[in-house]
Amino acid sequence: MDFVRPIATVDVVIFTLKDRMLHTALWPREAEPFAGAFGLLGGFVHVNEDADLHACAQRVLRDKASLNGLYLEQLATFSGGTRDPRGWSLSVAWLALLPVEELEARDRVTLVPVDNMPEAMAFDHETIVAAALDRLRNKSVYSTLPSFLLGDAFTIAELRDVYQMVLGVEKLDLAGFRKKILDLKAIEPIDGEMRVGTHRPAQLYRRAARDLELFDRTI
Amino acid sequence: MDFVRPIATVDVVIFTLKDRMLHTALWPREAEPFAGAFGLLGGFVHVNEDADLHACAQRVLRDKASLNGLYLEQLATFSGGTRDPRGWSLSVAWLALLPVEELEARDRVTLVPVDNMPEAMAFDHETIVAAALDRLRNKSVYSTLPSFLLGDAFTIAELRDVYQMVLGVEKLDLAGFRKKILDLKAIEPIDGEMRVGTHRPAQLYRRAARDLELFDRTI
DNA sequence: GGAATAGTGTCTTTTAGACATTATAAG
DNA sequence: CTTATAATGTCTAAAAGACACTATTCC
Repeated sequence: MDFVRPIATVDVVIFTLKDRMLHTALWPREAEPFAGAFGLLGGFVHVNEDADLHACAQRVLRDKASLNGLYLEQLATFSGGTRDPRGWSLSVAWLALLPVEELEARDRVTLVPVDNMPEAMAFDHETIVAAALDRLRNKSVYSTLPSFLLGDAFTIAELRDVYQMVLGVEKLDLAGFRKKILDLKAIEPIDGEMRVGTHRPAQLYRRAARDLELFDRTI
Repeated sequence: MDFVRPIATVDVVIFTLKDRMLHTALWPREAEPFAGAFGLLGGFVHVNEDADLHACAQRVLRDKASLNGLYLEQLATFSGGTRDPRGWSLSVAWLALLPVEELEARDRVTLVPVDNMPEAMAFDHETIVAAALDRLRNKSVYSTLPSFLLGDAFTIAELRDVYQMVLGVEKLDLAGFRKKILDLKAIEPIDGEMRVGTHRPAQLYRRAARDLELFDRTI
């Protein structure tokens, strides 16, 4: 109890899709330390305000970027005596996904393609982003995780594209993907809703479950 | 910076195999809060002593249970204003695996079968143990994780038994398991070393890699 | 030889992957 | 009719599962 307590913060790695590429949302830091450098959205834990760390991450998203109701899962906790010049600190990192429309045009946010991240970022945020990208790519193979980068309605072809962009693969066979994703009952058709274009209209689908679903097999 | 900082601790969920069943190591708490109740091995973060949280968990294992060099991975961070009567706290939980021989006969440790945990434990330790068990079971399907419950040399049949006990399945076909685990190059024979008994001697194997290996496919 | 477990081989079923075919819109 | 993409079906290759068979030890 009478030990010196570490600094406790949360940081959120936000991923979104833009121009058919995965991007991370970064903010230029206004205050020291690392003023001017790019960093993740983050903030101190407020023990009088936050019920727990999940609520803390939600508060930071809401107050600093007006973001609500997006997909949010705990990633890992990063720590040590040297990552923050102000003292021994730990940061509980979170992974967030959302469609780009809900993020664009927010003050000062910069969307950076994940394969072109700035070399130097505030604190150990390069490490945190790398870990988040790992988590996203690994988990996408056996879950509905990438679907949270889309809005409420999407076609099977659009969903396949998202998997391809996240996993960085060339061409998932569309027929095979369709069979698998329907067989897994991960998505369900929205009755009567179609995406139209200069071709046969496509059935629109939604996720069958509000929350993340894990599969036994691979996508 | 001038925010009230939360209490910061680490807790370690130690799993081992005994009597062909998965067990968790618990300790009766000596001090308040929850004196007398069973709890995980844990302790406060010492910012002057610990390089980071991993080092902190290792120090706790070493100082409180004389345990060194076991498998240790970060699980998740549990938090909130109500889990510890002393105040808003966060606990960074770790998952540890080791052969029972390295754990037995340690002062006051109690090995409890995972399907027979005490209803009430200190803090939110039931939740932490449940999360650790989930992680262990899920990750065992596609990794060498269960092998860390064995010592340095084991037969393929012994390794299969460990997978069965961890996953709680009846009978993984031994021939299929042998093909798969060798095909994955997850283990390698120890030249000339055999396990003898009242039957044909069995080749002894070791893990091919010191660290955890993840597979693309399923066990 | 009998009992027990190690280790190999084979057949069947299931799943994945490639790709051809048909469907339905716009222009 | 052409172009474009949606959706379905079919064939093949690969993997998983079941299980028979052989091997080697101790007694």
